[in-house]
Amino acid sequence: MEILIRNKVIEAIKTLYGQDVDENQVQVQSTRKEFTGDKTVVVFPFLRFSKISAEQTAEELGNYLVASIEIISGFNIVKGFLNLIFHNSYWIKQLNSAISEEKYGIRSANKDAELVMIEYSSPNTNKPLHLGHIRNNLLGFSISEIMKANGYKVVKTNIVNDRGIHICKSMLAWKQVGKGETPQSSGKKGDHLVGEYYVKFDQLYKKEVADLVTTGITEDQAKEQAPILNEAREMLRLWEANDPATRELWSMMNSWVYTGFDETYKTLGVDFDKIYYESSTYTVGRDEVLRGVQEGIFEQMDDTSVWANLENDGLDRKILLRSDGTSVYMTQDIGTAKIRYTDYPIDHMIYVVGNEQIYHFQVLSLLLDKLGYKWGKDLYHFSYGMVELPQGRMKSREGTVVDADDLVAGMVDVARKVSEELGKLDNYSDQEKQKIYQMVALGALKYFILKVDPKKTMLFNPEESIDFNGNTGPFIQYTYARIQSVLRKAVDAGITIPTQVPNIELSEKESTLIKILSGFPDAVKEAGENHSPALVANFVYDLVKEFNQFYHDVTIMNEPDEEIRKFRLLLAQTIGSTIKNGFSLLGIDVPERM
RNA sequence: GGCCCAAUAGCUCAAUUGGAUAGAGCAACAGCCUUCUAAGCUGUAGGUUUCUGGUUCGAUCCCAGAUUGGGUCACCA
Repeated sequence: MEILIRNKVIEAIKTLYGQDVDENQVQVQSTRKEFTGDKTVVVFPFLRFSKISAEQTAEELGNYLVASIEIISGFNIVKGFLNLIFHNSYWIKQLNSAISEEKYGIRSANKDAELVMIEYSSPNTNKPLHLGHIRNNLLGFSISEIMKANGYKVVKTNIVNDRGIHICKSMLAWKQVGKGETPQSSGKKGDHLVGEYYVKFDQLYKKEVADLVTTGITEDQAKEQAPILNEAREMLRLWEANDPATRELWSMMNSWVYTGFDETYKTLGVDFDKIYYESSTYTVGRDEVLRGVQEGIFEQMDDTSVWANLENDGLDRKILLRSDGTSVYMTQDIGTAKIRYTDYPIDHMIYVVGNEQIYHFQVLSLLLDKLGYKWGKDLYHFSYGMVELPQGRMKSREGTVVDADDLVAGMVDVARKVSEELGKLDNYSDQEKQKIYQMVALGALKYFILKVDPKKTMLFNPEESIDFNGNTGPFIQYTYARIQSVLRKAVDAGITIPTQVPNIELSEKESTLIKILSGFPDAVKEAGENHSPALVANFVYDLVKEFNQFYHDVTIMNEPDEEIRKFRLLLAQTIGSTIKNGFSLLGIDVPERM
């Protein structure tokens, strides 16, 4: 429709003023809701052609468009804005076509669709997931759903950072002071248990450093010489050398962590199509780095450490292999990338990783390019902002980290309290209630995080629990539940809801609702292009806000005119399914009752 | 210090990518349940869009500089 108007405007300028306008100069946008009209043409850019006032130009343009486009019934002019008004029948037609689609606004992939691989989550196996990981997981999952809805094939992947010096630290602490504690013996969740030993290592290390400083050396020297750190380094060396005892300890502790992670992922409702483990990709990366040395792409120092010199590319020198031969983070990322591209015919690779790693991905992209991979430059780092607390960044050492499992449990608790106070679920079984509490709690958490522009730093205040009123997930879930309630009443009354509506007169609210509804496909498309779940969240909120006013002002079931009653039922049903589809792109479920 | 990013109502966030009178929610205040679910709806109040210049018909948006905050520059990940 916008394209039709745009073309007609170009035609009109040509006919009226004998000038050619560039397509980009013609701006057709939805009319803001304070003004009457459906689409608005901005006429300012045409003034240099018409050489008359903005109002007059708009007048002439408006007359031309009314005469040449059947759907346009009239227009009004405010300053340089030409507001076009459509016939009712146009909006009825929009609604009918929305209904006729199986999943309105959602495309599905065909055989030739491009394949997008999306990496997200990527946890370290030395500590449990926290709030930062939650943003990552929710964004990664939602972007995957949005890309699918835009017709791409999607492979969701996870690279588990299961090896490295940090993993050895929790292993070493457990070995020294753990006394054989296991998840079974302690009743602790596996990832939490291992996390405690990671913290323990830091305490032991700090104590050793403090003791060494009293012997008269500097703090920097002490940090370098602390025995426990050297033991951790030695453990990493042994691990890379396949020492059986080290490997056995590693397998055991990692398995505890995986059991814990699986539980958290399941609660969050996220999943993966393919999981890679750093422990099995880093050797491929190491081989690539060594090939790079042979081909003169990287340089090896006298102490055998390997470096990439990126100074000619405006970056610094980067280490790729330590002098003891062990690998770093970058090494394995090179290997993982190579393996992925041989495993899948990837057209687009998206890394969902925080913006603190922008530099890392610049370097990775460049290194892969230097190693001769043509896709190296095409890696897309989807860099999202941090989650901050009122005191600033989360710091594990200061104990300010918001644990993922605790947060969700707390939310479920709040959901239960709110629900019990309202007492709407008193007739339901405990099991049904629990399911709804869970759904509402996660709806609140997910919406809270996903409605914010992913690129921006966001703030989370643990003191104030996440709201359930206003612009929130539960508000939208509630509206969905209300719609389902009306639809159930219709079924009880023996009304069959039609699948198409005839050409009836629409109230202003009704045409506004259809207008918003008809923007859903565009919202999905834009969310895909911008990798932004927030655009979907904002769309659903606008729709729901408008619907609640309609619901409040107008009766559906008590409407005397049967045709209008059925129309409203169909409208409500379509809005309900769009809420559901929209929320599914955010990974949020909607309840039939709440 | 070099490079990168951000700054919008008391607080948390929007603003159709340069358009109209900058919008929501929370918090505050005043209303609305005998009516399809009040987790709702209506109203009041709240702004020099950090500051100074520039670009143009028009700037929260683009450019330059400043201020403030954050990130990053490891033989950490």
